[in-house]
Amino acid sequence: MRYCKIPDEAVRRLPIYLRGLLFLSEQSKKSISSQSLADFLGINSWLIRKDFSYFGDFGTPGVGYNIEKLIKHIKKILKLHVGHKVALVGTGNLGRAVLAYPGFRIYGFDVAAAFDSDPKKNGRKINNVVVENISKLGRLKKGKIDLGIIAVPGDAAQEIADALVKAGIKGILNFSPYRIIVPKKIKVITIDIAMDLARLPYYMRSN
Amino acid sequence: MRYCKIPDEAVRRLPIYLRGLLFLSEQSKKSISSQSLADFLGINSWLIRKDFSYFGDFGTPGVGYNIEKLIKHIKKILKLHVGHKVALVGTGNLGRAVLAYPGFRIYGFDVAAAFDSDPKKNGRKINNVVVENISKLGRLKKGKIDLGIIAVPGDAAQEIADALVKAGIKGILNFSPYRIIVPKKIKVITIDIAMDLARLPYYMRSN
DNA sequence: CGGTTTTTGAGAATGTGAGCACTAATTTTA
DNA sequence: TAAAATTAGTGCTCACATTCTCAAAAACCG
Repeated sequence: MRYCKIPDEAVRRLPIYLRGLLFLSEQSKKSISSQSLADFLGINSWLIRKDFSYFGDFGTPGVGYNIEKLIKHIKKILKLHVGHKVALVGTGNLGRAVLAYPGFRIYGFDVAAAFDSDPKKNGRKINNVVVENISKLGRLKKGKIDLGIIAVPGDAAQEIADALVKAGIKGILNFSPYRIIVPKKIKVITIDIAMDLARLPYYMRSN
Repeated sequence: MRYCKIPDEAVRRLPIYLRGLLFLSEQSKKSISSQSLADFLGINSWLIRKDFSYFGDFGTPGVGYNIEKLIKHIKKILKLHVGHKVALVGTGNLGRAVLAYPGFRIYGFDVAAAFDSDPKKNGRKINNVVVENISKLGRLKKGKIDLGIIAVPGDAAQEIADALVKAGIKGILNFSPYRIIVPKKIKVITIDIAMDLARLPYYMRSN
């Protein structure tokens, strides 16, 4: 099974593993068995072993997995071994939430620029990031920023996406509920809060 | 294929269809073919037909699907035919973003209560919702609130979840990156922004 | 040093969803 | 009224993901 393509579903789980492993690493743990990690994360142990086996032998039978080694490898697969700079577009409630969110750091993300169309917000400093006018998006190229987050209200999303692509961004996290069309090279992940909430009642038991 | 269990993946797509159909309905369209809807949403037409066929015959060959009828049915399946009241816990940046988010309305959600542990915020009014102290969570039962959104920083999530369950909530949307353990009856959907961002670089082309 | 325990890794079996092609039904057009 | 065009519905196949099982490997213990 070694050296074959990693299934998409497994890639989706890698950040979960990474978060858990980073936590354990902070606790100065050196190694962990798939069973212990499974209990810790609430995932089946054989799923963890299978996922890890997609990218090589890392475990030692009788001992478990070397945490540091595994962290390094997962980071490399997810291309998180180098830090990534992120540009935020839209500094409304959601945008400010993104700027203040501490969770990006453990994955090596740095929200390094923020843009807003409202001239009144230009120059304002939020969480040590100066808000620039949206027309300055072209400047990104100099800053080695390769990811963009769209947090603008609805219908401006496509326009912003076009600008981000033009500025050389390689991936976009889109919080707007609108479909965004970009060149095939660019990966877009859309998070629509309302849509996720909308699936919740379906699973609710009435009793 | 009629009357069988709807696959989870199809359920996940229903809110997408619903959004599109509601939009078309506002444009006073009466019916639409699977092909047109597919083009509009950026999804394959046979996937749409297959998904719709899981819950009965709604289309007319040669014409397409009756939009209003379909909306009604999808809403019923997702249990959105009745409005749902939602309680928000945590009124930090993310919480305020949730309160201000206009996208919930089309699915019939109403964020009717907000709670925060910080006494300084009690009584404050955000988007016409009065922030109450977190100790008042028990009151929810009277308000027919059946969904909860957790938007508190990290480690308090489990505690809040317990309180929500105790207050009779049936489903939880969790924005914290921590695992939450609840009775099996309760459905939890977790959105971890950082984790979604973390899988973005994997798909990036370096050229 | 040999047996026991722990734990990985991989193969097999099962289940699920996506993609495709074809059929049948309805409307439109000639 | 008949033929053509449009479009839904469904059966089939393939790929993928999950689950289970088991043998091999390493460590531990007596």
